Amino acid sequence: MGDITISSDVMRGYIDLIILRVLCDGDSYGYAISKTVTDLSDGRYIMKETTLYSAFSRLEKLGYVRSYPGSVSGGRERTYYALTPEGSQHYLYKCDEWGATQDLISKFIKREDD
Amino acid sequence: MGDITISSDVMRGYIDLIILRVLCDGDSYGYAISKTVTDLSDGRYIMKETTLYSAFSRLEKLGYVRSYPGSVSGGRERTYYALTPEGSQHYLYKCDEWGATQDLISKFIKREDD
DNA sequence: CTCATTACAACGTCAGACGTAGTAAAAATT
DNA sequence: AATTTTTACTACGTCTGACGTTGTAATGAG
Repeated sequence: MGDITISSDVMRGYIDLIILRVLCDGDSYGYAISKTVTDLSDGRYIMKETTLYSAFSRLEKLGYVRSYPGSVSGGRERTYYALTPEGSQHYLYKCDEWGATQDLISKFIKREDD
Repeated sequence: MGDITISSDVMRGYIDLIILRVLCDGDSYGYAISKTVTDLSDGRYIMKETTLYSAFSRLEKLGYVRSYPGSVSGGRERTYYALTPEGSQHYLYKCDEWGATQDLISKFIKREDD
């Protein structure tokens, strides 16, 4: 709907937050998450698959997600990802950080030369 | 005041926005801007000088700012930066993008598994 | 039988943030 | 008078992470 596309440099800071948020609702896998993100953003942001999968491996190294192979009846094997307790913690932290970012940027934009 | 520090990956998307915003209030130079940013963020974000100066050169290449040498009576020579009309335009665009980002991230965080 | 869709993996490139160090002049401190 | 701190940058290198391109493998649709 919106004609404003959000730049990668802006979204860069929120990739992890978005992935962790989706996993809060239950285990998922790459392809599904990329569809979810595209849908929820009304196409204003398309998370590239390479971006997504590299984020998964980064998050797994950090212990925030855990992967396991999922054999679906009919369909190719998928790698599912689950949120760990540390991942939940990190998600909450990221939400707080998002709040702080909103405060900070709003402060910069709104101030009418103090 | 806030104990939450905002990560570089988050701020990465807003460096240009912040610089352009400061220049809206009048010409300025690197050192002054870095102080302004630290002050206004209550120390939650410290823009590194290398980050700032490389942003300046990027913004100048894009035609969003214009630099000129400023000889101050007493004190070392400074390079001042001024906003161009294109820079003003770009600033407004970045504000819209910021609005779109707020909408999108809020949507992700708040949804209670519709 | 071919093509699209699903579901990835393995490269490589490139921008940009940051660490470190160095330079230079003025102001402040000793 | 000599040293340190603050101001005001510049240069160089590293590293993370987003993205482009390509390839692969399986299923389903036409």
